[in-house]
Amino acid sequence: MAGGTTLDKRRVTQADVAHKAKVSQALVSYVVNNNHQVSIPPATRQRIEVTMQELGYVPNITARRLRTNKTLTIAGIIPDITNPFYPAFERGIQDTLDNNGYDLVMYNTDGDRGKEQRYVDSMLQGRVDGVVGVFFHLGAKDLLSLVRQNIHVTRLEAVAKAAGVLALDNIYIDNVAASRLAVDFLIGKGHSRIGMLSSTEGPARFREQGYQQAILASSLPLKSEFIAVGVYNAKGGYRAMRQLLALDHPPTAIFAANDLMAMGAMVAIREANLAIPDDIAIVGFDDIDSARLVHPALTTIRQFQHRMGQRAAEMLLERIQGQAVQQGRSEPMQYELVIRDSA
Amino acid sequence: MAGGTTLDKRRVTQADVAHKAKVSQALVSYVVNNNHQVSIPPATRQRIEVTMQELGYVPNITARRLRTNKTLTIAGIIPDITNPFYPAFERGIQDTLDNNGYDLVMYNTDGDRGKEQRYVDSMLQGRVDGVVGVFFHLGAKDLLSLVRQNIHVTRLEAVAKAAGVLALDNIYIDNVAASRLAVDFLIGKGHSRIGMLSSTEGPARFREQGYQQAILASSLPLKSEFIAVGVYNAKGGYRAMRQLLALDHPPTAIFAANDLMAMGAMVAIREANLAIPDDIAIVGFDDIDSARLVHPALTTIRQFQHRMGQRAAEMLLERIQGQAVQQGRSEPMQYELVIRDSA
DNA sequence: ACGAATAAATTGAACGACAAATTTTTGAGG
DNA sequence: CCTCAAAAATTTGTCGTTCAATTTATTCGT
Repeated sequence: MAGGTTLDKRRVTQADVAHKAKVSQALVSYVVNNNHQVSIPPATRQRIEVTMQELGYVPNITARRLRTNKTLTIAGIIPDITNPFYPAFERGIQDTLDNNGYDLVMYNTDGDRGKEQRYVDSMLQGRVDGVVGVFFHLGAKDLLSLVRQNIHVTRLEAVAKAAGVLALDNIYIDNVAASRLAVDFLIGKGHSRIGMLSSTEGPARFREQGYQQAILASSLPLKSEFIAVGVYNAKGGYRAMRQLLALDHPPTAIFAANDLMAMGAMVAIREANLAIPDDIAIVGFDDIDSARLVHPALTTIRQFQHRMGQRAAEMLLERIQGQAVQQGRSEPMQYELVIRDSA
Repeated sequence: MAGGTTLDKRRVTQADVAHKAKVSQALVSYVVNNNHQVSIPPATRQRIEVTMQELGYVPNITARRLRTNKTLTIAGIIPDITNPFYPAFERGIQDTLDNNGYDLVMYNTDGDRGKEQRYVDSMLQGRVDGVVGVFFHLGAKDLLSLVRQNIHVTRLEAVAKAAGVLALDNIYIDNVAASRLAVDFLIGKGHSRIGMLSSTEGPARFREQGYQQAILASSLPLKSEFIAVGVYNAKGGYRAMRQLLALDHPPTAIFAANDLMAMGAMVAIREANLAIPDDIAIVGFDDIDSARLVHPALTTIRQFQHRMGQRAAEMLLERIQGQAVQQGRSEPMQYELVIRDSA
C-alpha cells in the first residue's frame, strides 16, 4: 500500500489548535486575525502560533465567510467572454479586485434574457457581495431584489443613464455621441454615400442612432437601404456588407457597429475586388486588439476596456465598503476616434 | 423619512421558517433538500413549503457550503484572459461547469511564478473543489498540497506527459508534433530558407523544438540566425520579424510561435514592401478568431480551445465525483493544420 | 498587608444549513 | 391496555468570528 490513501484525515481546525495549546478556540481566532481589540500576552500568542505551525492550520474560508457574512467575492456577468470586447474588461475587474482581496466569478449570459435572470436570481443565495454586470435585458427594477439583499451592482451601460435613487451605479460611454463622431469623420472626408452595418443586439441600436443623427445633421439623405442588419460578429458583418455591395449604387463609406462586423465587411469588400479605403472606406467601433493588425489597419472608436473594468470594480468596492453616497452614481467613460488606414 | 434605509432587516433563515411553521429547523432542511431518507407527511411538507413562500426563504449558500464541505466552485488559473487563446478555453470550462451547477472563479497569473504559487496557496483555504490550471512554472510536486487536501487539479499542458501516480489529470496537445506539421508544410511547399519567430514564454520552446526537428529531418541546414526571439505577442512578432528582415538573405518562409506573433510579423513584412505569401510565406499557431480575418488569411495550426476547456472541466468533475480511476490521466487533444492564404 | 477597584486574560455562545443519531409519537395487533 | 415496529420529529455537532460575560491578575489607598 503506497502512501496514497490518506484522504480521510480531517482538516485541522481552530479547535484542534486550541486543544493542543490548552486555550479556548476563541483565542486562536484572535491570534489568527491579529485582533487588537483584545490583549494577548506574548507567551500565549507564541504558544498558539507554534501550535498552528505544528499542526499546519489553514483557515477555512467558508466558515469565515459564513460568520462574517462577507464572501469577498464579486460576480462578473457579461454576455460572452469570447467577444473580444470583454477579456480586457474582465481583466480590469480582476486586477482591481485582486488588489483588494476579492475573487471574481464569471458568468456568460449570451445576451439571453433567461440567463441574465437566472444568474441574478442565483446571486440571491449569497454567493457574492456584489455584481459587475452587462445586461441587455434586465433593468434597474430587475436588480432591486439584489440591492435589497445588500448585494451591490455596478452596470456597464451603453448610454448616459440618469443616476437613480436606487443605490446602484453605472458606467457608460455615450455610444450615440461616439458613433456621431465616427460618422462625422466620414462626412468630413467628403463621403456622401455612407452605409451602416447594424445589428439588433447589444449597443448596436444606440450606434445606429448616432449614425442617423450625424447623417441628418449634415443634411445628407438618410437612406434606409444603406442600413444593413446582421448578427453582431464577423460573419454578420460579412453578410450585411454583401447586401450593401449588391445595391445599384453602393456606399463609398461604411460605419460598422463593431470591429468584428467591420472586419467581416473588409473580407467581403476584398472579395468584390474593391480597395480599402480608396473604393470603400470603413470605420469600426471598440478598438479590439486585432483592429491594428488587420490590413489596412482599422479606423475605429477606441474604448478603454481595461480601465472600464477597473473603474466598475472600484465603484462597486466603494459601495460595498460604504464609502459611496447613498444615491446611485452614473459615470461617463472616455472614448476616442483612432484614425488608421481604413478610412 | 424615505423608505431607503430598510437595510438591517435580517435575512430569513430556516429557523425562522421552522418557528412559524411550528416544526424543527431540521425538518425545514429536509424539505428544502427534498431528502428521501426521511419521511415527511404531505400535510407537514406543505405547511413548510407554504411558510417558505410566505417568508420568502432563500437558502444561504455559504452555510450550505460549510456544512457539506462542498463549494461547487472551480478555479480557472490561466496566464491572461486577454491572450486570445484563453477566452474560448474559459468559456468551454464555464459551459461545462454551468451544466453541472458549478461556479467558475477566474485568476490571471501573467505566467508569473509568484502569482501561480500565490493562487495555488490561496486555494488551500478551501475556496474551491478543484482547479483547471495552465501553469508555466509549477509542476506536479507544487500541486501536491492541493491534491492532499482533496482539491483536484486538471492541467492544460503543452507536451505529452506520462500519467503519474498522483491523482492529477492533464490534457495536452503535442506542440512539438504540431509544429513539425506546420514546418513540414512549408518545406513541402519548396521553401529552404525557413525562419522561426520564437519566444521564451509559454509553450514556445516546444514549438521551437518541433521546428528544429522538422528542419533536421529534411536535411536542410539549421541556422541559428533564422530563429528570432521576442515577447509572446504581436509586438514581439513585429520586432523579431524586423530582425530577420535585416539579414543579408532573409528567410522566404516563417513559422511563428503563435498567431499574434505571426500577425505582428505580417505588419513588418508589409512595411518592408514584401508580399505575403509570394515573397515571404507565414504560418502561425493557435487559430485565434482573427486569424481568418487578417489579409491574407493566416495559415495556422488550429486548436479546439472551447472543446479543450470543456474536456478539462469534464475530467475534473469526474474526479471530484469519484468517477475517475485513482491514477492520474493524460489525454491528448486534437489539432489540425488550417491552410489559408498566407502560405 | 488587605480589600476594593481596575485592568488584563480568557472563555461561552450564536450564527446557518446539513445529516447522522436519537427520541417521541402513532397505530396496528393481540 | 400493552408490545413493538414504523413513522415523524428533534437533538446535536460542525466551522471561524466577535460580542458579552467571566475569571484571573494587578494596582492603589489605607
